[in-house]
Amino acid sequence: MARPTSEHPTELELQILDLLWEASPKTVREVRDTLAERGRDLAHTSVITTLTTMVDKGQLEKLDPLQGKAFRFQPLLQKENLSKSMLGDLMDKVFGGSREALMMSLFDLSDVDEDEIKRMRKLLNQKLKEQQS
Amino acid sequence: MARPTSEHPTELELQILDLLWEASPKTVREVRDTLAERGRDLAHTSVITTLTTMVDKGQLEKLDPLQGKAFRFQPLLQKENLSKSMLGDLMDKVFGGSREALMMSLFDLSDVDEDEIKRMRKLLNQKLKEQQS
DNA sequence: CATTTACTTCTAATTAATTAGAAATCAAGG
DNA sequence: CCTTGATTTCTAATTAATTAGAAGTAAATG
Repeated sequence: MARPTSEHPTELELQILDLLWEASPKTVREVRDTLAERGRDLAHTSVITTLTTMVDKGQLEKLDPLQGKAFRFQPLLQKENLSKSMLGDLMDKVFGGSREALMMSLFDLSDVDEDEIKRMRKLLNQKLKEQQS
Repeated sequence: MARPTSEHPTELELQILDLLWEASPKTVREVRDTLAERGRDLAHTSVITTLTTMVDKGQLEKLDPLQGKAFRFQPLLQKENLSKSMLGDLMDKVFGGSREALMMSLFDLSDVDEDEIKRMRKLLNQKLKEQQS
């Protein structure tokens, strides 16, 4: 009855993807330890459960053990694709699909210094050139 | 045991806030009808339940009936504040807190035309002026 | 005033996310 | 070979989001 809120990875899934994007594949223990280093101290079995649902969802791939019996996991999603998709989602849901509205809000987020604005303008000018070719 | 995934309004809550930002206060029936117009056809009681939890969360205010016994609801959150907060959250979680990384991804989202880039550049230049004063 | 209609309150079912214990299994070391 | 330790599998509890029915209550209408 309850409809899913979003297609996107949850908070914990995102944390796991993040650490696997930095280095993968990783065993359950390695994932658990890295998570703990980052302040999320879960039981070993909790990590297994999460990893397994992520495999079921197609977010991760489960690789056979090299030695011993510890499976290894690696991401199937690409970081860039996911961030793009999540950003697009937010743009649609919260900014009425307007890229410019989103950009304006981006400035209000925190102080921007001159240099950053200039770097952004440079970026914009590059885009403009690409567009015109 | 399960920790909350986010502080932010859920999908449905956001839809409701949106329609109330456009016009409020609204009665349950009015909220229900607007939701239905937008493709989300819920039972009257489902809308009540949701509105009530939103009041509990401090997202909405429940106003006494003017005539009859239909309560009216209006947002306590401001659209701009919420979008800003959600954008900041995404920036932190998905773009490592980098505004520029986010902006680059923003361009990859869909085709940008020349005019839009120019409008954005104008915006940037305005920001730059504000910054320098 | 009595009945119908609208609205609310109370209760609860379903699904997903998060968490973890108990038990089974398999590898490795003595 | 047998025990110990690491790892997995199975099961399940909790919380939140989403949905809605049943019953109660108050307003409105003839």
